[in-house]
Amino acid sequence: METPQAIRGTQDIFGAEAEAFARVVEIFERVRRLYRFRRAEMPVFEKTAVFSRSLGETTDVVSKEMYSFADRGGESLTLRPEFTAGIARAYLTNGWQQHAPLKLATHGPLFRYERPQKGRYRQFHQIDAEIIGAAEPQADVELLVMADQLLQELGIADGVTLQLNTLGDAPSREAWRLALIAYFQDHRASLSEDSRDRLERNPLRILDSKDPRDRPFTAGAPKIDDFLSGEAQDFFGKVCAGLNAAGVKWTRAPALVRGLDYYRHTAFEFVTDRLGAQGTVLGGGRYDGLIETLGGPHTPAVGWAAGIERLAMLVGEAGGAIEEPVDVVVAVEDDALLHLAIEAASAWRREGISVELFASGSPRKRYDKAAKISSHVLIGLSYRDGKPAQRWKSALSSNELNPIQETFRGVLHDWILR
RNA sequence: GCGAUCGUAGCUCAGUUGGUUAGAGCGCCGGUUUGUGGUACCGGAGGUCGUGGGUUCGAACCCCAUCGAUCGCCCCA
Repeated sequence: METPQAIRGTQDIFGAEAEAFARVVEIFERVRRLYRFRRAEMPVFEKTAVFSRSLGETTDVVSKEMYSFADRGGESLTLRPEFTAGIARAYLTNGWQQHAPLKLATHGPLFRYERPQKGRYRQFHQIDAEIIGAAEPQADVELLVMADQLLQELGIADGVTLQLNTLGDAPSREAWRLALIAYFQDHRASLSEDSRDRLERNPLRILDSKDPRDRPFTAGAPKIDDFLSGEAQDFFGKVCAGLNAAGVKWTRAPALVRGLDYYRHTAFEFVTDRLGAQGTVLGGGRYDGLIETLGGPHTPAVGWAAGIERLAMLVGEAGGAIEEPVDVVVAVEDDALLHLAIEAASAWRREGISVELFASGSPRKRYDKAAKISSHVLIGLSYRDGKPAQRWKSALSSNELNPIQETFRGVLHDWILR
């Protein structure tokens, strides 16, 4: 019988990696409460239109990366490739407007049909924070400060920098876009194939092209700053000032644009050079127009998402995923003692002490396994040759017990004398 | 969608001018030794060399295809 393989781009994680993953989620949950973001859960699939309308038909995500399928009723559904669109839909469908401005946090799996590589999977996981119904720059600032604190608390802030940009309001962004198209059109013949293609689909992205053939032209390209309305400038200024007030370090990244069509005004990424090609660890921005594209009223909103796998990799590197030490290990050397061992282990666990119990394999192996996972405390009961272990008897009488053993001196004593 | 590298025991890998029963370390199982114990020694199980074709007297090794992994392009978290 042949064992089926796991789906490409999915992962089974275990041990230190799984611990790092859990740690990211735990710390996110704690930080999110500090900023009073409310927990939300959305379905992992939606009608396809939820994503295709909000993300932009020409984006890569919509045009070639979605897991879409027809259900048994013939409806086109899609496994969520990101959180924001589904949250916006939930906001409208459930009348969450009554809570506006609404601060929401969630986390879970997302799906994108992409070529897997370091830090990129077909099923991946994100933590996500959004503020819906807040037009003021303060909302952007709060979200960014929270992101910064999260990275600090994960112990990975060193080597991760905040890149900040503004795309302006809708008219600013559109004027800039047209100017970029006109500019790059003049140099079309000299551009890379990828960038010629981007000229049609997403001209803003030519700015951060890695192809050396594009570099000579990006420097002289029109700058967003020249197209910003007074309002847009003012907005961005307040975001920057707020970050400075909070003591969050950032750098201006005029070429930073985001791949999804819905972004306006603030756009940002926390990037690192420690994850190979997938340097963005957390990214987001303002999406004032999104909710309208889903048929809702004009609703300003900001948000970000971060890849849990990417964060976990950095946490692992920083040595932050060490498994909890075991307080007590019981190596039962005789089946006759098993019930005593179970009784004691249960009692200790109820008191919040972590206990591992080894009761299989040869006495020798049980002991070796126990010794491996705890260098502090070890309780072995030896009935070798029908006699209780002399070792423990002498330990009890010679005051060589460590503090935890000392706590259970009575129990130990009973065990050994029985 | 494109490119590069790779795929031998549970894990990490060795194994070419293609040649008889494919190896090591770790892990696992059994045993001996060791009386504060993660030691040392002895023994054992475990592989249709990713899969399918092809070349050859003969393929883990050469060729093609396919699946998968890794890294990069693209894209993004």
